[in-house]
Amino acid sequence: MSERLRAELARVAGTFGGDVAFTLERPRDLAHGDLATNLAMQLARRERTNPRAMAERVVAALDLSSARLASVEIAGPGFINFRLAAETLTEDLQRILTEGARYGRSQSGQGRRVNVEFVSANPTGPLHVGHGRGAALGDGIAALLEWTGHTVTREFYVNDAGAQISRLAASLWTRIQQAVGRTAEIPEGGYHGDYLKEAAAELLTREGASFADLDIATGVARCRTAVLVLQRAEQDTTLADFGVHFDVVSSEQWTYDHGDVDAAITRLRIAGLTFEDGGALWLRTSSFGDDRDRVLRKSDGTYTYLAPDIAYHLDKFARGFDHAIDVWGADHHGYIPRMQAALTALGLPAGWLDVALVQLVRVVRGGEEVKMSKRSGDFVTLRDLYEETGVDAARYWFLMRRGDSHLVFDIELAKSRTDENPVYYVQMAHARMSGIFRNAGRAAEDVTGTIALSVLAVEDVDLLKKLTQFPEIVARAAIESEPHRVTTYLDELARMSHGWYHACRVLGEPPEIEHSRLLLARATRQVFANALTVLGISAPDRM
RNA sequence: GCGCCCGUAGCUCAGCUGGAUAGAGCGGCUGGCUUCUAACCAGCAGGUCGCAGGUUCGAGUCCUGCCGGGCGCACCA
Repeated sequence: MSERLRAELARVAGTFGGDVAFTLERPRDLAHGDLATNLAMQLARRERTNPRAMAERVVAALDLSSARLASVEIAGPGFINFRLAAETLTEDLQRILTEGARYGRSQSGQGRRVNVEFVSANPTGPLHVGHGRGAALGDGIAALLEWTGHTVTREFYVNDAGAQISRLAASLWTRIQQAVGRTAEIPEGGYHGDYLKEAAAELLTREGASFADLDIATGVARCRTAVLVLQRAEQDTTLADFGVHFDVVSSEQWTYDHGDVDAAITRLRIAGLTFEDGGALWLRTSSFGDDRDRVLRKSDGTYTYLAPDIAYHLDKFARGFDHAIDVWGADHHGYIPRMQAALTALGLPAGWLDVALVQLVRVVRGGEEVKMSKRSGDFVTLRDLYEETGVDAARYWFLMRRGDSHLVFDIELAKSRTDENPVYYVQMAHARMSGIFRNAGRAAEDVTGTIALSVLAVEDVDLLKKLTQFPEIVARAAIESEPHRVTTYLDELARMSHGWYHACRVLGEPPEIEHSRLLLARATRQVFANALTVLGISAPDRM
């Protein structure tokens, strides 16, 4: 419908002399009609004439015979407002019911393969709240891409090759020694968290007390392997319980072992993108948008993190993805230019890699800041959080705001006053729709037929119009990698639904009204279910 | 010093590629359950959209400069 109108507007714009950028969108205020265009104002701008007069000329030139419109009017500074004929709404409702759980999906992605890498937490300790936000966001972005016809791979990258893993292994070895009653100190820069005490106890139980008597080199090496397996398993379990699953887990160590790092360096050298200075090997990232060159290989012969990261992204590209999205903590924003510079230098398409930043979460407990330091072990884990608030509430909360805005998560509030949590407001709206059918003694799917808009109230029609926005919301959220657009929509829809529920009684009304409202309730319930499903949040039938 | 993000109601935040009278939740105040869940609804109060310029018919939105907050500017990852 809107496509046909847009085409006609473009045709008229052409007759007024060339293409001009104009919008055709739903006005915020329903009183302004169903669709509005600023075309006349854009034309007037170029022609330097009165916008309202231009609007008169545009309206006169429009051929609207094929567009099913109830009215066209000029308003405000020169907007042209269109009101759709009632049949289009009737058809919209049919479409929601027909498409059911698929309503909101589209094929605009045309099967393009997209890799979404997120969380990718170091295996040096439990996942914290910030990882939870990254998990919710990455999973939401991935789901939105699936809903818009992309083929998505969810990927987790493990930094299992760095010096911090060595320190972690040494720290665990210390805990092992302490566990058998010897005095030992956590090494400089080591990890002090209690989770290593638990790991030490577990390891001793499994391997026997003699494990502590191994020589240091062997002991630390075995601690390294053991702690990696342990941490990864715990992260996976924590994420799975949070409803997040990965298709692929990649390893930094693997890129070394597989020769990918050396191969990447060689490629860069052959391409003339590197130079040596001070015994180190540098990459000329400054020629590709970075503000300085970066070291690839230190003068001691070891690589910086950048080398395996480049190798890893090359591997992703080689695996055939049309597009890659990395979800990074905002504290890594400074690395975006150098990574993109490196990939551009190697000839990857511009824009192949997008980075979605997620601001770190400030955790507050009862108004008091909770320090999150892995070293001191004093921090709130993701599991702590969702076991207190529930998975649904935590996921919804993480997705309520834009990823790059600061987020304050007050655990005390979410814990002690869960009725104030917006997710319940939304889920309640869904439960109420389900309740109507429960009370009617029939399944929502069994209510079929055509809605009779003429017998309904303005609240009914406004609710239906809100429902028809859902596909656009999904499409937009997917394009922008912004799942919060869906939570915002859900909140708006919930408000309208609760208002409708009060204003418009369903059961016991005259048959035609009852039937039409049952259809509307069925469609509303469907849209709630779909929107919550995209975000990985449950849609309960009763609360 | 340089770069990125942010600055909107008392608090936490939305505001769709620049549009019409800037919104929601929480908190505050007034009302509302003999009727499909009051985990709800209706209403009221609360704004110099950080400040100052600029572009535009039109700026919370775009540009410039300041101010404030966060983060980053390693041969750490």
